[in-house]
Amino acid sequence: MSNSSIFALIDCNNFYASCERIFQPHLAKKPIVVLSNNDGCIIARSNEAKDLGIEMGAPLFKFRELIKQKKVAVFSSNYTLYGDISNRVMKSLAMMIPDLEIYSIDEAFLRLDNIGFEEIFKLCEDIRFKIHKWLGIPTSIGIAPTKTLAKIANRIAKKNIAKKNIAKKNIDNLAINHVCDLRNFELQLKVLAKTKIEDIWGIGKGLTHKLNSIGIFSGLELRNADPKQVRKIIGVIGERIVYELRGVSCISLEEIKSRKNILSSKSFGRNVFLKSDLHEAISNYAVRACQKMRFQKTKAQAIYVYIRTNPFSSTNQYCQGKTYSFNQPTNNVSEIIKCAIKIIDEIYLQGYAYKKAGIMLIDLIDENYLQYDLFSNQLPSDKKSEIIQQTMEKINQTFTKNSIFYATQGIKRNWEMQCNQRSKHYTTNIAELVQIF
DNA sequence: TCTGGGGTCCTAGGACCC
DNA sequence: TCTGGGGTCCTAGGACCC
Repeated sequence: MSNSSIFALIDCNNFYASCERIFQPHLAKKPIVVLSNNDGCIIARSNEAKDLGIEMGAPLFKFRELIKQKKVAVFSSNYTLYGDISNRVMKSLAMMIPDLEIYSIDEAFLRLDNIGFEEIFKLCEDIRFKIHKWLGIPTSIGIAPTKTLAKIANRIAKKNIAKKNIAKKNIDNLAINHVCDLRNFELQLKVLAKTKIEDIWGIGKGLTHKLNSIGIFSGLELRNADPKQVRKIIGVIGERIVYELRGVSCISLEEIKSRKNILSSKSFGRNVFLKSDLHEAISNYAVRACQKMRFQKTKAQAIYVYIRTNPFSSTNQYCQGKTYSFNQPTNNVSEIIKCAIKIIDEIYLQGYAYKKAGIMLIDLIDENYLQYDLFSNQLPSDKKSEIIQQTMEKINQTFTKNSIFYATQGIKRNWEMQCNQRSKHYTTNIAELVQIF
């Protein structure tokens, strides 16, 4: 716990939509939506799209008419692009403030403890300016003594009260041009009184309900509640939030840590009936998951594989998964594919219309961690397949993705997802560079 | 026709131990 | 009739986040 900490949360505005805009500047003031995999749901909206009443997470078909009518630009999701832009944003931030935690694809916490009180606001304005100038991504920044308060400050900053409006509308001088400084104690109380608990970081639907039942509705009420009582009702997380709202920092900046689990799962582009198609799909997902795992230099101690029918369909439902633990931690792709296929064989039932499959690599540990086999007393040796894997990785890096792949990944891939409106891989594929005529 | 994907942490309860 | 009291570890499931 510390009382002298200062955090800033920087968040990219409408991140996916903003990424698409970089390369299509004519969409600057136009409504944009970005879709989930399979073009199913709306997962990002530009401000203009929000103003049209298009809801977050809504299935596309609900708004198809409106989208057509208002000429909303629609994009399939292009995670290769968003991931690359995100990396550039984070690297730029780290250049300015090395003490940072990447919290999500579009957010980072910055620690500003050692910066002069007066300088902090200017510094944040400068960061915003540079990220926009260098990368074309608009951001918002919230400043506060704890992460939870910084989150709240960031929400206010997002609402963007432009400087010129302040005099006109007689609003608190709170968020100027997307920077909100919530270091002042009186201001914190004022803001908390107007904040609903469900808008506080860490409090979702379930906890809101429980807290409401004991008469706590606003952030201020939660702040003033007895931490011990809150702990009884909603656990240690709740107690921590109470302190965070009081300005006592309990959640510190976290270093970059590697993932403990890696999941690769996707809905299919169409219903899948054949076991052989599930084999293909799970092999591809396994390869993807292994790429991530090998990139962060870890090995899996177990895998979990599942398949399921479409929960929105009225036909017979089936959902089954199974875990398999390895004798030795492994990052061997072919071994993992083999196990995944074996699990599919065990859980597959004929006659169902499968819509989704997934594989999770579980309990990842450092790749250098070696354990002697209890019985053989020998170190595991998988040198040969390691060489094969490294060679495959090299080939795919040198040429295009999937130049070489495992036979079980298949070539038909008729289960593959739909993404009919994906923009190009502008920043990661030489063949898809922007062209200027 | 059409409804995402990828994570983390905490807790309760059972198994097991002395 | 009477039948201890701790502790640890593991797992599944729930809650939350983006």
